[in-house]
Amino acid sequence: MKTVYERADVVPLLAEIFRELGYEGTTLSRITERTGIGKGSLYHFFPGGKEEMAAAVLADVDAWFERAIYEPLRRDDPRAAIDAMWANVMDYFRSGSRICLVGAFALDETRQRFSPVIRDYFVRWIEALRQALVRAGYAEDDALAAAEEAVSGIQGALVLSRALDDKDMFRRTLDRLTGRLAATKRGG
Amino acid sequence: MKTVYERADVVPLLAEIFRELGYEGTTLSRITERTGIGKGSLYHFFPGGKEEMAAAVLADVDAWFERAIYEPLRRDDPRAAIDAMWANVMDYFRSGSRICLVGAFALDETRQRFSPVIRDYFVRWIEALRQALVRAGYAEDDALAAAEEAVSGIQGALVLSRALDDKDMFRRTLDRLTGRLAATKRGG
DNA sequence: CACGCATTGTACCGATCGGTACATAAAACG
DNA sequence: CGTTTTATGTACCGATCGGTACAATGCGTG
Repeated sequence: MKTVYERADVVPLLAEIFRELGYEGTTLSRITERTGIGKGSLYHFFPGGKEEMAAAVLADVDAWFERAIYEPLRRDDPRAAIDAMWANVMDYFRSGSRICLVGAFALDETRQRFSPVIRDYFVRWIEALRQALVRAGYAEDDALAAAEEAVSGIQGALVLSRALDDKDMFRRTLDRLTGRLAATKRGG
Repeated sequence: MKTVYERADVVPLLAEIFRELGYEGTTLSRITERTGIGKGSLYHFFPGGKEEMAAAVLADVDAWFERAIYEPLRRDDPRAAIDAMWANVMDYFRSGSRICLVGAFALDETRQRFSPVIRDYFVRWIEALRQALVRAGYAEDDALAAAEEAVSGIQGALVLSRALDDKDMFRRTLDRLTGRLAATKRGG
C-alpha cells in the first residue's frame, strides 16, 4: 500500500519534529517513525536532504509570522495589531509548551547553516513591532528598546517555562510584557 | 606519546563543546578532534559515556552558579550581591557570545534526560534572587515577579543576541534588566 | 630501580547515520 | 483505457555513531 502526501502537508510535520529533537537530533529514521513518510518521499520533496527539509520548515515558519504578525504590525491599527500579536504568540507557542524553532536554532551550531534566515526573522519582528509602537505614539528611541524587550522577553519566557515545565509562567511573563508595552506607551 | 589529563580539567573543555554543538551534535570524534582527548581517557573518566559527560558538565555549571551567584544572593548584602550577579552574568556569558547550556538543553528533547537538574538550576536562581530582593526592600509579591523577569530576560537576551550576532544587544538588554530591578525596588 | 595502578591510544564492534538507485504503484491526463 | 508523470517503498552504500577490549605507557610509591 502507498500513502500519498503533498509537500505542503509534510512541512508542518517536519517542523514539529525539528522543534522537539533539534536539527542534529532529527534523523531520517525518526521522521519515518513519527510520520510514516519514507525516504523515497522525503528525498523526492527535498532533494537536498535534511538541510533542505530544515530550510523549508524555517521558510514556512517565517512565512507564517510574516503574514500573521509582521504585516499586521506594519499595516493595521497599531494597538489592535499589537494586541493580536500577543494573542497569536500565546496560541502559536501553545502557552510555552511549543518552542520557537528559530530561537532554538540560534543557540547551537545549527545557526551557522541558517544564520541569514534566523537573523532576518528576528530583525523583521523587532522592526515591525518598532514601527507599530511609533505609530502608537512611542518616541523613536523608546520604540526600538521596547520592541527588543518584547521579542527578547518572549524567547526568555519560552526557555524558562519549558525548563520549569510551567505553562502558567509563560502566560504570566507574557502578561507582564504586554503591560510593559502599554505602560511605556503612556508614560514615556 | 601520551598526554595525561585530570577529570577536573576535562569537564570545562567538554562544556564548551556541548555549548557549541548541543547534546546530539556533540560526538566523541568531535570531542577528540577539538581537545585531543581520546576515547580511552573519556570512558575512563566517564564510564557512563556521553550522558555522564553531559551530566558532569551540568553539575559543574550548576556548582559554579551556586557558588558565584546563588550563595551570595542568599547570604551577602542584597544590593551588592545583585550588582555582582549582573557583572558575573555579563562575564560568564561573554557578553552573549557564550550561551547558557542549561537553557539550551531545556529547549529540545535533551530536557528529558536532565529535567531535574535543569529545573533545579532555574528554580534556585529565581528563589535566591527573590530572597535578595525581599531583603532589599521588595514586597513579597513583587519580588517573585521581578526575579522571574530578570532570569527569563537573561535567557531571552542570550537567544536574541546570538540570533542577531550582536554582543551589544546583550549588554543593552542586561542594562535594561538591571534598571528594572532597581526601579521597581524604589517605586514598588 | 621495580612494582602496581591509573591512564591512555588503538583496533574493533554492531547499529545507525544521511544519502542514492531503482522498480513499482498511484494520479493525472489524453 | 493507455500513457506519462509523480510519488513511494525497499534494498543498498560508505561513513560515522556510541561504546568495548585490551595492550602499552606514564606516574607514584616502596
